[in-house]
Amino acid sequence: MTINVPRGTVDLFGKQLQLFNLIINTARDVMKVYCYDEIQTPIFEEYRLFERGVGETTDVVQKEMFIFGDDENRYVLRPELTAPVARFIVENTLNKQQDLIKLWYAGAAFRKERPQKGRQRQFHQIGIECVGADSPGCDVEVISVFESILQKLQIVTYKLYVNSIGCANCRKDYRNKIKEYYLPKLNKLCKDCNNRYERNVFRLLDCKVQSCRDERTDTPPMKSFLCRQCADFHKCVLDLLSKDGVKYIEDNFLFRGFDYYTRTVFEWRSSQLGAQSEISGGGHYDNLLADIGGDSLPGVGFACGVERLMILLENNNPLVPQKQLVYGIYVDEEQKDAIYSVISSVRAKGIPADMSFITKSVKSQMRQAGKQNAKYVCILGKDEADVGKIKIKNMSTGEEKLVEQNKIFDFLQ
RNA sequence: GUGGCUGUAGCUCAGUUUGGUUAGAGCACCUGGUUGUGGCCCAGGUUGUCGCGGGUUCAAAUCCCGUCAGCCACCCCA
Repeated sequence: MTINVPRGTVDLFGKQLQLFNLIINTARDVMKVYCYDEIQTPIFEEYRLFERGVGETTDVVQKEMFIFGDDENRYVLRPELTAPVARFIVENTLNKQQDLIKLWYAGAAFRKERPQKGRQRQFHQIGIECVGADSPGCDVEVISVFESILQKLQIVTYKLYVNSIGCANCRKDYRNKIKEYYLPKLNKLCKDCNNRYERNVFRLLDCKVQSCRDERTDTPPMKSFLCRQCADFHKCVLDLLSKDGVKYIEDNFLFRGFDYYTRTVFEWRSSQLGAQSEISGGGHYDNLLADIGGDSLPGVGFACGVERLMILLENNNPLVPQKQLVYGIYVDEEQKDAIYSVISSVRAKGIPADMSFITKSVKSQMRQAGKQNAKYVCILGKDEADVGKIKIKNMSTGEEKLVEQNKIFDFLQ
């Protein structure tokens, strides 16, 4: 019987883990420059947080959450991190201590879905939330932060899509208009779109089925339904983006799956990811804080998928620096303890050192040293031990030196 | 939740169409070629419940049924 990793999860190890850490560390550097504070919230939360925050009709809340506990205490593994961060802000009334709250996070999220490329049941998000200012500048800053991360990671194969979905008021008018527009076309639309018509009309605007896209051609865009404030706000966001040199594509049919978004929404997509083309996404939210019981504060944020960034980066060959490793080799069993002492003293100096504890020929120990990409090997045999010396070999030049055992550090650099 | 594809050595896979001795290859690993010297080369060697369970058959990796797992895709999202 073998025990496997749970479905949709992976063990991170070796190169993959290096890549993972590279991404987190890069993000951390960028956050520092943009003056965001790191926050870590628990990996599980009360069920109600997501029911209220993300929305009880969303797919994520309806069918993708890992729920546990009992009727009195229902918990879920967090499916996203915006609602938990909002909860943190509300619970600690951070807005009473400062005007603008700028937080970033990196952590695992969980969704009970069928795994596929770029989609896991446990995945990791890096994200930020900027809460407290009703300014288009915040939306633009949030977008800039992720642009900056992409730049630092030298990722260029992506596109940024931006839209405004307005406030609750303008969206209500638009919803009616869309329903009216699609009503006579329902029999021409796919099964999913017929579903969407009832549950969330806007989603049928970005259906991938070609026949549905064909029916979309004359659809009035959201843009024409934005109220004065929302329209001004959106124009200001787009102007600032251009001034900031951020390249974006206006996508009037971009809508997102969480209920909390209002006004600005955005997504970064790459064609190199497989079907799950979204690298990162986010938007503005005016009602989330109030919805979960806090003061009415606007916010904006993004969340990116670390695993999706990893897919984009794993074709690049990261530079593997030559290892600063000293490998100890004993010729006979009698020198085993002595070479261990040598290794220990090297380690004590902070230099990586290793040896084989399995008695093998010098040849196989040399092979092991080569495999571990050692820079130097220290060879100790009877000949050397008798005169209190040790042989040091430089593995890249092949040069060998016989040196006093207490002077080896003069030769290891 | 739905659909398609794939499960054979540690890894990548061939062999399945058309059932037939002892299931192969490359890589990796180990040993040797050098009394105590890596990479390259050469010689040799180790490794398999052919995913699992059942059925058909003289005979099953191969055909049939079931089941599990993985991948990819739909929905939705990171």
